Amino acid sequence: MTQEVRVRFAPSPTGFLHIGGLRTALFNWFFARHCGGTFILRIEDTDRERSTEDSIQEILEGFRWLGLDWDELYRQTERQEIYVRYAERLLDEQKVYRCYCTPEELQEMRKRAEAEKRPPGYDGRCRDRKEPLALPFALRIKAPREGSTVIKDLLRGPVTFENSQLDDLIILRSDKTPTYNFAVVVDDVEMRVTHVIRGDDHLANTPRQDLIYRALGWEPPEFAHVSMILGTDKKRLSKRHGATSVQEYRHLGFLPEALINYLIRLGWSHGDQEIFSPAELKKLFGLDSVGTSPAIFDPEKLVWVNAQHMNRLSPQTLIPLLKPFVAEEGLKIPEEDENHLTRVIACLLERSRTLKELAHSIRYFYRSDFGYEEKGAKKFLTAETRPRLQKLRQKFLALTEFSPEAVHAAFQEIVQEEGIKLISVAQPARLAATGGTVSPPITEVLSLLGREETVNRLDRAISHIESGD
RNA sequence: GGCCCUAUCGUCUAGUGGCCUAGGACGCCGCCCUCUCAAGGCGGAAACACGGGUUCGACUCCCGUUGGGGCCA
Repeated sequence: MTQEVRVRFAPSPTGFLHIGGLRTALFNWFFARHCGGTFILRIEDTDRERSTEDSIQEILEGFRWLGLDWDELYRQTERQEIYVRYAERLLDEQKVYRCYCTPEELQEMRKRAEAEKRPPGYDGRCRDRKEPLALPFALRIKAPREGSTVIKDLLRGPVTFENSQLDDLIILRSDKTPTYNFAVVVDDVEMRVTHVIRGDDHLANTPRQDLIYRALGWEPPEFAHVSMILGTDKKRLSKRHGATSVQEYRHLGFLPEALINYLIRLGWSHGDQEIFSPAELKKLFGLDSVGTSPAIFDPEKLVWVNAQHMNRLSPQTLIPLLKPFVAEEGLKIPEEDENHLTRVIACLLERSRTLKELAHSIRYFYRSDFGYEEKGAKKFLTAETRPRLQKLRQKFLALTEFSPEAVHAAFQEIVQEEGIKLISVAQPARLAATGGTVSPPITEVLSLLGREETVNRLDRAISHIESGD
């Protein structure tokens, strides 16, 4: 009795993959995977003016990066004859009719309606024309003028529209291209889509599509209209709110599973849980706990979610992910030294929220040509701290091993001997070793740098002090 | 403008008539830990848009107002 779930995501390849679009893709994909159903990717490229091959590739690339696979892939441009065939069938059945009205006439009609304060829809003047004319024509569907259409929405319950709001909409233009609503319905019918999960910007279109379903003699599928994502000003999310494409977030150093986690939590929840792996989502996601009110996109929380996911990863698995970001920093890390890099990552990881941050914070481990942060140097690289650095240097040279513990012991000795606080030698050392005042525990950092490099950096700092700032 | 959707802390949300003096999370503030920064721990400020009903009882149900979003132009 239970039929197989078939859902689709139908992007227009007129630009990059938008995170709002991704969110509805996610609802579809996880719903399909949860139910063991089929996920269809349908490229709606009928707008040849604005559709580009690059854009299609970027969408597919985005899906691959996110780990979202598809079971079937279609392009509407390859399906033109199907739409024409269905349209002709409807013409034969007299459910649609030829309309010869020119754009000028329609314009005129609209103006008059406006002047008379009537709804601006088509008045149906070609509806009862008996003989075909030798003129270009569009195909219009006969819409009911009375009664109402009830759309059953899985998330919102029944939504009622008055049919008086509908007019005889065009399904096929005079150039034989299908209109949006017609192509969508034909495709959904042909592809046996069982659940249409999409943005609620399509809700008001649904009665028109319902009309087409009925004309075609099909029961409409289940609908679930998901609310949209807004920017912080409660306006529709757009470029001026910052990054809006999946590609951008990838380059900003976000993990695919973090982006997925954050986006799907916008409008969906599972008790108090915040962090979900894709595998968990497959298990838990359901339409029953999807909300209906619009959500505001909060980049801050995305960053936090990303940090959570990053810290669930081992340093080893992070290495390949980090590669492009390390390259962007202009760093060269010796290939053979993976074990060392693993340790470096381990201590930097909990201080980084994105791959980009992590790659950036790694830099002083692999290059020593940094300058000193001005304020820090003024405070910690002074005549007073110079002898401490020198003493540190001596002690380091005397150590039998350069482990964090040994380095720490050396620091402690100085603290004892000088009667100072650890911070008054740790910070100067930090400046010397990293150029800044912030880093993982200095003993860890120095040990990772190695004795030779540490001594070199101490020397450089000492001569920096001697050169008189 | 007409129609449709929607309304719990600044934000994401839990809540499905009594469990709510409304819970969690991000962010913010304070304290602890501490060589810096994080992470972590503890604590704090912070919300049921408004007005009517329904009910013994409403955050929860109904109506309206207002705000926000969308579609059609």
